[in-house]
Amino acid sequence: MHDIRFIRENPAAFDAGLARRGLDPLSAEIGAQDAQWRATSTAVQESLARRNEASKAIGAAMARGDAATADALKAEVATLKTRLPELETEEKALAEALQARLAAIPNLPAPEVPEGPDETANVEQHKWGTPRSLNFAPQDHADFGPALGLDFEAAAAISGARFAALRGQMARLHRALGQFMLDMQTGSNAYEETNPPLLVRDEAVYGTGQLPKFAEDLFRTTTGHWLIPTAEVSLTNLVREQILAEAVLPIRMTALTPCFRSEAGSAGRDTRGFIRQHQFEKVELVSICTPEQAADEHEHMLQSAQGILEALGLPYRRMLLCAGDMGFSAAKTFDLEVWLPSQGVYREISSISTCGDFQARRMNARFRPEGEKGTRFVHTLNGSGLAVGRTLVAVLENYQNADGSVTIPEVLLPYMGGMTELTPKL
RNA sequence: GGAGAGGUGGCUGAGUGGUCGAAAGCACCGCACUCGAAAUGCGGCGUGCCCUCACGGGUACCGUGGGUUCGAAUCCCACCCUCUCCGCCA
Repeated sequence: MHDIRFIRENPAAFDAGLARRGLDPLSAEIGAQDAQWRATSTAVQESLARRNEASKAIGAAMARGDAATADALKAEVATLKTRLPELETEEKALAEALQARLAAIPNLPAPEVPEGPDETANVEQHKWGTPRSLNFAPQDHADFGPALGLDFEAAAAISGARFAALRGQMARLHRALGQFMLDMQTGSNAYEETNPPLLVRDEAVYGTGQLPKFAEDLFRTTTGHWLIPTAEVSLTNLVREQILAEAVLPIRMTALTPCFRSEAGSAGRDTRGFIRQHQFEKVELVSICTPEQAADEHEHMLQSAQGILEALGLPYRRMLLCAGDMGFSAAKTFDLEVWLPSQGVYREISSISTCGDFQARRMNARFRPEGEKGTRFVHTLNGSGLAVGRTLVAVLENYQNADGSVTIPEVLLPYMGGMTELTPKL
């Protein structure tokens, strides 16, 4: 959510930021809406002031038994009240329209975010690891996975497309990955383990920015709850409507949760394999901090996510997203992309964003700066550390052997109950 | 699901139609006292929005949304949440 005062005072800068996202200028239109609302609001307040004044006088008149004055004043208020309801209705409608307008505008890119319309303009910043050289043609996990327990057919019969059942050794490896990641993030990376709600209300999804614009990407229950598309929603909203002491910041949280996405608009993309599912697990990282801490927290989060890939020995690269490729709430985003040998490309496995006070404003999450009066909005950051499903794909493909087996990465061995590889079954 | 109790400022907690943005206490800030501190005394101390260059003024907010009234923290309706007991349940 944008601060209307910022738009009022810096219309040119606001429009320039929108332009970097490829959006048309809005400040003139919003400014007009704002001016109209303020004028109406002022009119309402003036009417109320007069009413309140008269009501006090009525009270005083009645106290001294002056019924005539009281009745005269009542008549005056009565006429006032014929106009007030419509003014109030108008003011409310204008305020709501303005809020709705603001709620649908994405965050502005940070100054250092590169220009560009889409992913082709993202900037590679860092590359780690070299893809294993195989003496055979790398296979697609969708092809050799089923023999290892990745069951798409049975899941399709139960739930339809974009679902999978993991069975036996495959389920074990998947669990091992999630546990390993959670252990890393709650260990030296110092994120607090959290087990949040998976079903949330409108306000929570609005707070992180998926609503009102992206309802079609979410699943909704008959009770009106939303299934979280990412634990970012639950974790970030844990501080909603709170005023935190500065001393408790930064608050670092992590959670291993299922995520649910309708994938509306993704028809035809990644239809094979485990890359794009309606349901997947992810270890999410969230940091709630002061504006001054945000840059360091962003870096720490990056290191925390990269550390998983490095520990697993998965080659990856880090991309700084250009202005046109960022998500709705982000001010600056890094994507981590993991090497997938079957496709010969790097694929997104983590997205790590700083949102400034954009989400905090929507959630009304503030802190009390020490030695300062008043409150300020916190800054929020979120990132995947990592997407477990896609990490499973990356492990399968990068550790595949010519005979269709998959070697278990060393760091996962303590989680595998003695298993050292996945063995194909016919 | 049934029955009951309750949601007031950073916290505790008064307040059942007007002068209540709201007593009191705690916490916090300033001043006094003190060599210094504690204790004590005095004063201050909510948030959003609007108007104003400013000083300042107005308005809204006592869980949320409606309603009654000249006037609502206080009365009425709906909803949300918390707690207690019963039932059910992993």
